[in-house]
Amino acid sequence: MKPRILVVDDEASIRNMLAFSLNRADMDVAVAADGNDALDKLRDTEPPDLIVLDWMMPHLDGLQLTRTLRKSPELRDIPIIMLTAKGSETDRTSGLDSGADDYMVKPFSTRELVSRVRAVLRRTRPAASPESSDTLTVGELMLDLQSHRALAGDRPLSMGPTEFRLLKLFMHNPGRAWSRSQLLSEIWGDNRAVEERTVDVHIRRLRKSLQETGHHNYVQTVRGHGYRFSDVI
Amino acid sequence: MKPRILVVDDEASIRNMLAFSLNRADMDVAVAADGNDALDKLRDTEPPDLIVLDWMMPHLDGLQLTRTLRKSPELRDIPIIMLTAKGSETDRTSGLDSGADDYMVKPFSTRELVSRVRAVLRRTRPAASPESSDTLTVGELMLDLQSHRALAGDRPLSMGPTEFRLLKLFMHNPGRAWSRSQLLSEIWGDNRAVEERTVDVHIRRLRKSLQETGHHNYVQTVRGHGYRFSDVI
DNA sequence: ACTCACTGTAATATATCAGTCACAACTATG
DNA sequence: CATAGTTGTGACTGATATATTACAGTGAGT
Repeated sequence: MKPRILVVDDEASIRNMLAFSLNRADMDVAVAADGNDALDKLRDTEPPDLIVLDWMMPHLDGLQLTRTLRKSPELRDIPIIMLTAKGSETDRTSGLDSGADDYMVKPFSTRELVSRVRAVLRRTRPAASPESSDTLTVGELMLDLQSHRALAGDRPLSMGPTEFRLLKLFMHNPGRAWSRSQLLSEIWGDNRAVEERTVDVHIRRLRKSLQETGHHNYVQTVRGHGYRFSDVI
Repeated sequence: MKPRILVVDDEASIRNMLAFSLNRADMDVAVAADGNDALDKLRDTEPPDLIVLDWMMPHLDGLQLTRTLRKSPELRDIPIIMLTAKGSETDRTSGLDSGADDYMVKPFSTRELVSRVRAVLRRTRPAASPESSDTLTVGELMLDLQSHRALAGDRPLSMGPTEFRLLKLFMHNPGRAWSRSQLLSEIWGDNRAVEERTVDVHIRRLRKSLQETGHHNYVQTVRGHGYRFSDVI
């Protein structure tokens, strides 16, 4: 099922650009020229999976619209990506305060936007990436998302943030092999200039953490490709 | 398969730098000095997976070329990364308007470029490598493409990358006989200078791996021709 | 300002692999 | 059963891929 996106911006050129890019990324796009227009569309049609919203607009701006939406029971859960002209700290905080899920500073690349839209959808569409349960288990290892902890049996493991994210990704997809570039994309995000070899180092650090309880062999090298996490040795 | 990149820039030094960096990142690079040159190359050869395009060029600039490409049915889906000298708002918007997938402001680090190229390819190329089914089964052997593993029953087999590719090809076409030169072309690719007898050695290595579980007789010699993979002994 | 944990990179060490060869073993045929 | 043409096998070496370590920069917390 294609994700449905509502783009709200008063500048026609930006609207078109966004619609074009999102369409090419296999999404259904509807557009609105300002906040009131958007509210009309939201009332009349099936609610979208995500809203891309300009901060500065006539009549009803992005911030006001966000607040209105958050009051509506049916619409409050729709994730919002806010577009701000400048990246001033004030804008950023109040934008996120008001309940936007992410924000982007103009000008931005369409690639970046598509990438963020995807990321937010991944987070919010449970089918795509099931963060529904609070714990993940693979073999003797358990990840408690709630307490943000990795446990081997009942013994907590200590590791850095990146290693935790890596382990989380691994445990979400047990047994699957990842290329370094896939890991970079998933953990570090696109358009980050990071060496592929850096992955090796963090793999090493993760292994070191797991070694405390002898589970380092869950992290397996797939020579010529990348890495795999599996309790099948 | 290596991604194929076309670099279009009128400055030879930039062209060389980009070609060098992309080459190092394991990509096949072609270059063109301006838009017309690029169009010629695109007409004459297999279309590339991505184009890195300078904004400012004599004869036919990046923007014009992008628009031309977007009108051609065969070329419109090739992603484009635009290089702009300055990051002025105008340039940025119209560049993306015309349908570029991403853009970079000069000067930029080659590392950043490689990273963005990778990111764009990741988004646009997955269709190109259709690992349609997740597992292949022949007799008692199973190949799990997702985890990049060969299993005999539930026992994982260990083998090198080349042997894995060989086994994958075999299991995609069970029972079919291959000549050495066909195998060379499928596994090693054409334009590689490798002895035919090298195939024998890798067949030997594959057999050795399969011998652990007694499945070495799946790999059969077709005398005077080559080899066959079959569970019918 | 000072720790301290964390990150990314680069340099170095180590492990694994690829390709070639020489020779042994095999097979089909007269 | 001798022979010529194949194929199998093990060993070797340079090439690649990965592991490991050290280091410098960053930033949060004190």
